[in-house]
Amino acid sequence: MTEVASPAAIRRARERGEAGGATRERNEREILAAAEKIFAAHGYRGASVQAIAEAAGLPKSNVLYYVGSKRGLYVRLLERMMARWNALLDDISVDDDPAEVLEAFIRSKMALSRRHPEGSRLFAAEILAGAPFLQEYLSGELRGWVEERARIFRQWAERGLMDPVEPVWLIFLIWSATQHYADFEAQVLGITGKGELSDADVEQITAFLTRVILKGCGVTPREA
Amino acid sequence: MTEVASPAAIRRARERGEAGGATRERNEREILAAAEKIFAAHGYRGASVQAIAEAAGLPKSNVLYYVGSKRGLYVRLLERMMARWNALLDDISVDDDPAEVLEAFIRSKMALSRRHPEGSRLFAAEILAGAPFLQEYLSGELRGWVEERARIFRQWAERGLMDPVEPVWLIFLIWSATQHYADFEAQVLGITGKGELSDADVEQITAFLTRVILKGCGVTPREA
DNA sequence: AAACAACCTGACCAGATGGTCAACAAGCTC
DNA sequence: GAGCTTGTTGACCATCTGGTCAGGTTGTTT
Repeated sequence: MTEVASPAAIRRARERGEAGGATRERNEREILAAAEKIFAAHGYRGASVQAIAEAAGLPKSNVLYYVGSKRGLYVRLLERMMARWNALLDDISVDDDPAEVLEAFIRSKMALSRRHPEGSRLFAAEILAGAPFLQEYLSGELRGWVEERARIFRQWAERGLMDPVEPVWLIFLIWSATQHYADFEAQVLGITGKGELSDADVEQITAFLTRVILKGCGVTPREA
Repeated sequence: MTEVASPAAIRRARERGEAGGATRERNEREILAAAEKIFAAHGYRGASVQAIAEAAGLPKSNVLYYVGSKRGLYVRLLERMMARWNALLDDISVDDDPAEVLEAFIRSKMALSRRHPEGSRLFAAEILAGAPFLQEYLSGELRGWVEERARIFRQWAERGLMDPVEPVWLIFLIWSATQHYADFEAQVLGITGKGELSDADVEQITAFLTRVILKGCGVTPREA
């Protein structure tokens, strides 16, 4: 039984928690970045391992040597993106200031869309396809998170800190408005005529969204 | 006598004695509907003529007989969607009531997303892919339309009818918020736990968006 | 330098891809 | 029913698909 480089060997290595060689790390990073771009643009079916390999500057066989399979690569990217997402979902409490929380929410979501546009689009493509890989996450973890926030939003409304709007629609509004600048980047750039959005543009948009949404929900920034 | 899964639709048509042009019309309609669904879910690359044919209940050859090529079919669908889009872009003037115009804008866009969710997702997939077929439309026709509206919004702001927000971001906000319920339907359903959004749900969402956005922009409905 | 693991890749495979085509069936007009 | 248009479809083609594999090179450890 020859123990040549094989998926099994890789799995063993990873399970052993070996601080992967520098080569492996570099190549995997390259492959993940390339794959995120291709999957984001063409969806799971539309992406080809060949195209990913070319974008990563490697032969197809080499890509498969590292990632095992197209499906595994896709799942891994999805998980990475969900991890980024979860990272910014800090807890809030009824005693927090609604204005602060909502602004932080908008800002962090906007930053995520900006820092990882390909990841955002990857997520969008997955949802467009009917969320075949994420159904569980959506109706489980994420749903719980939304309900938790919704409860707090309702309490704020009861205390007169904001209008009694349906919190779930509010969360969707913030998600969609921020996600838009990653997912529909091509449209945004085409219409504005810009080659790309500058930091200043993004700051302006963030300020606009914060202003409109907070005011629209009757949330007034706390006085100093 | 073909014994293979003969499309029920065609047999029905034949039995009813529907003639010539009617057959073409019926089959094309069936094909376009099936193709819209498949392209919407998997994007241009990810969609296969085979899958479209199966969804339409026809042999692949027959589909190609009617539509010529995959590319042609895709372009045709895109054009049909742009036509629907253009149909609701009526002109507005500075003398119109901002509240009425914005509400009508939100409502009609929401209705479009609801009436043609597959078309909306098809559009989204095209933009995700970098808008290879729509670049011209975006930076031409659509851009002009946005600028025209923007001019009027600014005039309203000057007249004190609304806050001086950047009109382009406002338009994007409305687009994204409404588009969301078509494009991210799988997410919305997963999180809300519903099987589908009822008319009442949609009405509630529309009312929410209208309320928040109008208030957020300092637009007050005109007094009677 | 020997041994061994990690890394690399061209050749190959079965199946799917978009598209063509020849042959035939069904309808319509005269 | 002849003649023509339209509709229908299985067989076929070159190319691409995800994935395997044998056999090689490189790097590290002893």
